[in-house]
Amino acid sequence: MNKTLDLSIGCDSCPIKHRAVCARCDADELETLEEIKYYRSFEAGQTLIWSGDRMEFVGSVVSGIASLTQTMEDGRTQMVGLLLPSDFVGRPGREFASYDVVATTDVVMCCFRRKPFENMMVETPHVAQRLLEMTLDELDAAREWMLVLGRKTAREKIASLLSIIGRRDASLKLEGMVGRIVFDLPLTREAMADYLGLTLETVSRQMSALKRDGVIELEGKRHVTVPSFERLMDEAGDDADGGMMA
Amino acid sequence: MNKTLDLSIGCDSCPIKHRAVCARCDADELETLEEIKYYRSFEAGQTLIWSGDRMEFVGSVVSGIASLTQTMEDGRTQMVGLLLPSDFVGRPGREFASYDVVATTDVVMCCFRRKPFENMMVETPHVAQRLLEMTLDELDAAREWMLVLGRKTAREKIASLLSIIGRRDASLKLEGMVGRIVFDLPLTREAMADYLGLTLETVSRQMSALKRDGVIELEGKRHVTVPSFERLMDEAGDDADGGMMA
DNA sequence: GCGAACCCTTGACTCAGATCAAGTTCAGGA
DNA sequence: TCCTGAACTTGATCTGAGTCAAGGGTTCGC
Repeated sequence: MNKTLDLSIGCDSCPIKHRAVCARCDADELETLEEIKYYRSFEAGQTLIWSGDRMEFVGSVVSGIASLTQTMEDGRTQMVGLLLPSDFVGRPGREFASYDVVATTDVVMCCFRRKPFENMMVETPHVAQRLLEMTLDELDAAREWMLVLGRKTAREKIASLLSIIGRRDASLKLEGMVGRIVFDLPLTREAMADYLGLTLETVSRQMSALKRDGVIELEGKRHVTVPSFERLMDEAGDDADGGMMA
Repeated sequence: MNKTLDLSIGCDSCPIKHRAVCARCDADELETLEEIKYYRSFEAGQTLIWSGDRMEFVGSVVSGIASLTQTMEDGRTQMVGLLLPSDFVGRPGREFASYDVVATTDVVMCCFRRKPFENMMVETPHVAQRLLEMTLDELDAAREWMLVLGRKTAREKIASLLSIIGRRDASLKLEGMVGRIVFDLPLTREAMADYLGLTLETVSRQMSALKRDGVIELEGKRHVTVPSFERLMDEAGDDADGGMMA
């Protein structure tokens, strides 16, 4: 794990797709970041950040899955973002967290102290530029998800989620997104339900239905094989070209 | 209507809350913007921009209401953003539109040719900073709305929408957000349904129910009086402090 | 090996919101 | 003034997903 990858900072040749910032391999900046960098580990189920907390750090996920969630007083919860390795956490310029950040699996975060990170940002416009770009991507993803939550059936919701996770997972290994893909679901049925605005029973039933209908194959509860990605996209109600979640 | 307000650009004393950019009253920038500025009018129902179109301009809504919508092949549509006067349209750095922009009422837009606007942005870091801030606000609003779409009942959804529109409308006139507020709904029942992930019949029924229960008063179909904003917030399922839609 | 704690599945029943089908209201035009 | 059409309301019925309940499979610690 070299420095570039480790920091989730990289130039275009970086193997991680969603970089926190693109420092264009500028050595000075990397050194500056080294000084304010530290790691933290979290256990599955732990809340990394509570909504309303003062943010001490920004950073990116090194390994594991975290999620942004909102909870109503009566306990209804909605996941509003999924944080996979290399995803960025935190809002430069915002002192307080807007959402709970929860570790869905064990998580290792690469953190930067917020204040110095923000200072660096102000001095390096292309970093601010990159952050704007990332934020726009997140916004597109959020809006794409609004269609899923507002208008899709339970079956379509499940297929949409599987296609996102499958695409994301597979894109690290494969070129193109056609034919057969295989991946492990990093979410419990309950977490899937919270993301999709469903109950865990409905998620379970629809997973069984997709299996019965040959859209997916399941080995154990988490290991998923999609024989035809096109078929899955079709079940998700998306156009074949697949504009889902950047 | 002075230049500052007209452009939806302003310093902190600007009466419009959601400014396109904060030029800090810098005269040079205002002049630059004047040169690339033009107005366009659109009729209710007209699509300003089709998803996938090349964006010729960015700009802000001067009057009227527009909406960002997504449509599935079978016609199901979901509104993913509401554009009220002074809201910004367009993504600097993105050449193609991701969503349809539809005029919900007659709309006047104040447009800036995209390329020169982007050039100006690159040269003026604080404008880029302001755009990042705006985008983060939009992202928060989108995520807030994901909770509404995923977890709220029809009645709560309607109350949430009314509280957003009421807050927005009233905030231009009042200090604080307590007690009685009065406003005109700028949306048809169908547009409300598309925003809330409901059918127009359900919207109509729930509006009637809220009226019957004294949460709102209706004069005609669009003129709404909310006797107690706190009560409305309560119906929306939000905490009294009201973190809804920035 | 056994119990406990999770995570997941499945069945039976319920219900909120969708669908289908009439009406009503109201503004604008002939 | 009446006609027309768009926007809206209301009723009857249906249905997809929620709720409640029971049970299976794994993993972990004792």
